Amino acid sequence: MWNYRPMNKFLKEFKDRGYFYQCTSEDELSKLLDKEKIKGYIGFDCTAESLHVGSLLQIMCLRLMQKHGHRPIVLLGGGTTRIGDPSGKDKTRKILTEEEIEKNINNIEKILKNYLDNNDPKTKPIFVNNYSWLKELNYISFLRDIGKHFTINKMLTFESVKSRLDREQSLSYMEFNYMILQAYDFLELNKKENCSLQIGGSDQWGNIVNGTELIKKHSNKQAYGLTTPLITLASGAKMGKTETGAIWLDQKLLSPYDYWQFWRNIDDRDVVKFLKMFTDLNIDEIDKIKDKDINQLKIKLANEATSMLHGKDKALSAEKTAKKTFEENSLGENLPSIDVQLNDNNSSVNIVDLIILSKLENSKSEIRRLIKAKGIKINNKIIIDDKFLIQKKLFGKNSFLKLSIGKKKHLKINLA
RNA sequence: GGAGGGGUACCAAAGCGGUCAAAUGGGGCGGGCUGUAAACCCGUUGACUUCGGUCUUCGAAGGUUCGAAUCCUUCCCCCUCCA
Repeated sequence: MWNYRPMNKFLKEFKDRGYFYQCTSEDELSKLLDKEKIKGYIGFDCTAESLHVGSLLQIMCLRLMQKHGHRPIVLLGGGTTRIGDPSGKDKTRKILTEEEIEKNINNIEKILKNYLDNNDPKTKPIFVNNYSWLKELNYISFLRDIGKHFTINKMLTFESVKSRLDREQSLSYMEFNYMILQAYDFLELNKKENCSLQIGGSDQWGNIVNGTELIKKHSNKQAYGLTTPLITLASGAKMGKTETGAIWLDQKLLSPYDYWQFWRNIDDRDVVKFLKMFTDLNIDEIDKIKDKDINQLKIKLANEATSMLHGKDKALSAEKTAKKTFEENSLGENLPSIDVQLNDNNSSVNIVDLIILSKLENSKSEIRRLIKAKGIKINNKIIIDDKFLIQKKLFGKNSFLKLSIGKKKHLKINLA
């Protein structure tokens, strides 16, 4: 046991929380992290206008670096998004316009700032856009300096390339270069910022290793790669997208209440795992409470995750709305709402038209079907007739009604 | 370039002149049970409807026929084998 050495604290927590999948050289990285505070980077793709929970694990990694005194570098792939990563994709992605990419980058940066501590000068995140160096590359010198370190023989063995070729899907020369560019990003950050670590999803392994090897060959320096597992839900689905739409980390695209609901509705089997992954609660603390009432844990998870993104107030208010809506059968302020105008006692709105107006459903046939299946309620009373009319007298003393579609969708109807 | 096979709804896959808005499975949605969970059970799954029907869908465009997802012609795309 003479060479026993406890694992670095950052790495240990990285593992305890379930973030760890693979590392290029674990022991050495552990030693390095013990010795000094380093800079580590994660790249974010800018294809979409915003981030969704699928990226949350990467964000948590950035936070964990900060927690342990390391400094995260966020690379916004303004340059590489112009190319498109072929990893895990069957087809070439559509190419975005410059303006779209610019807009996406700004928005994504804003979201990330929400999650990170921007005050401590030692760990304050550094935002970089790889377009700033990629756009200036000179083709010939790039081939001579960088290209010579890559062999086609090896590039062809990478999963992202191989799977395309195996299935005889075309892979353009442009996309084929993606991995070189990502490796070059790492080299560039290593030179510029002394960045010695890249973290990414397990699908990025090949790209990351290319980077560490390029740094070795080009600068004769040691750099490290760390990957996180692909998170699947207990149901087998990929995390991030549901049938109803993506779980956006963006108030404009998904309300805090809906975000809270996403976590509240997590499968039982995933709850403890997600508490570890997506909250700041200590591992010990989680272990202590993990056998508590599962629904309390889900509420805790929802509150923690929502607070982190939208702030504590919004989280608590979402909880309150949920409580009123689901436990007390009334309704809370965060439910979506629509206004209806009923001027006198004779005017009315048909139930089907009303739901169309609310935009919660967009097919009248579907709504009629729902009514037949007892899925539509007004003030908790099942509506059995698709000709049901909303009239002023229905509102009684209140100025609002509660409209329910199924068990989970609720809407407040205001009398305007 | 030659020889075959194929493109059907969200996905997979049957249908191969009328009974086809299209079997079956998965997924989704709704209901039941429960805990806003899972599993399970039931229902539903093109649009519009005055609930009688009406309109649009089976790679694309034309054609044959009283009638086409089904037959014919042209075109586009994909797969397998040979060169």
